[in-house]
Amino acid sequence: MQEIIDSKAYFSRELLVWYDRSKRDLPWRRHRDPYYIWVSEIMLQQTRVDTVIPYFHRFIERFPSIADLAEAPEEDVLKCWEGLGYYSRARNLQTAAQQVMERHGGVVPNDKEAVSALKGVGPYTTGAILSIAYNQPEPAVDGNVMRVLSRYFLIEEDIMKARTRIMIEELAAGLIPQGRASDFNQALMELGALVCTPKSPSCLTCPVMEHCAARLEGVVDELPVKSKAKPPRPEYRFVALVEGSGRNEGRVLIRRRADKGLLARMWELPHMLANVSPLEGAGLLDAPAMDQLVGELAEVGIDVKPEGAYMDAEHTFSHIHWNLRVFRFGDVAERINNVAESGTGYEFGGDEATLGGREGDSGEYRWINQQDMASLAFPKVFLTILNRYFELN
DNA sequence: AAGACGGGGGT
DNA sequence: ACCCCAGTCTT
Repeated sequence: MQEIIDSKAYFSRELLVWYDRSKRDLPWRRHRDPYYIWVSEIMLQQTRVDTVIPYFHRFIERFPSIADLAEAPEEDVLKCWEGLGYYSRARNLQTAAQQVMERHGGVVPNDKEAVSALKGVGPYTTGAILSIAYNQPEPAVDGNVMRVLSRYFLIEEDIMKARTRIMIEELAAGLIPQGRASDFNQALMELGALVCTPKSPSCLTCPVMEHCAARLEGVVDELPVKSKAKPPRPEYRFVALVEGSGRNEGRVLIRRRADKGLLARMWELPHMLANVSPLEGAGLLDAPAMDQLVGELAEVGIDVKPEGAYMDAEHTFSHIHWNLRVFRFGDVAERINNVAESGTGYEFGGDEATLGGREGDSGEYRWINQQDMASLAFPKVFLTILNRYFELN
């Protein structure tokens, strides 16, 4: 028993010594502004530090205060998040900024109930904000912390289980040295990121290697225990690259995705799920799906003529693997800006048309050139396709 | 408890 | 090719 107590005190003490000497100079560590801490923690969810840094700089420059973020057009927030992924983080962050304006006078709250009530702020981020920004002795348990502690204390429970996270939170809370919650929690994550890494950890340079149970037992590589995620299911999709004619010469047709679900409210090229039997191999030959895609465009007033395959693209989400075959289409009879049928669900205005939501999209369409992309948020795979197209044409 | 939800980097 | 990442929300 005494051994465990000593081992804990040793861990906390040596970890802080190491952190004071080795901590990285990160943008959000240069201020104690709770808003900066909050933004960085949301961006860092499931995302590496190196990826986040440029996004953090742009975001803070564009939205310097909580009030700026709360009042901004959602489109601007999404555009600032473009390429970072998990876009509900961006929309939730803006919603939470509005909550902070309304409920807390524009100041990030410093009590657990109020912080965790903010949209997009779960157990980890609550602890991170309270400890890092306000130095409160709350645990902030992320993947790094679970890995470090499961090794040091030889915890063999599956870290994917909620029960395990709660147990580790209680353990982590008991390790926080008096008055050093901010540094200690960051030190724990820093160790996981720099030394106690998932693959080939640097045990020989680890500040707490002497009492690391996994190292002493020779099972560092077996921990943490983590159940495997299911592989993403494949999907085959036809994508329409519709080239405008007449007043839309040089432009391409895009649509906006639905308010909820995958890539919510982002812009994309129109596409349609194809039914491909596994026996057909790569067979992207689903004629009915192609007809559906053409039919859907006809419904928003765009008659198109296929002009052949343009390129293939792939994109992997956590749960879906997209195989995209992009086809060029000519726009043969542009009705979209010339005809307005009232009472049919269509609304026309400028270069936009709306058809009340089919599966997956908002029914909102636009013709754009490459310059227009600067203000519209696209998922990575469509950014790649569109940029390639505009560069070559 | 399980699935949805992006994208990049490391091995 | 597979694993992982400074997780949260919905069902």
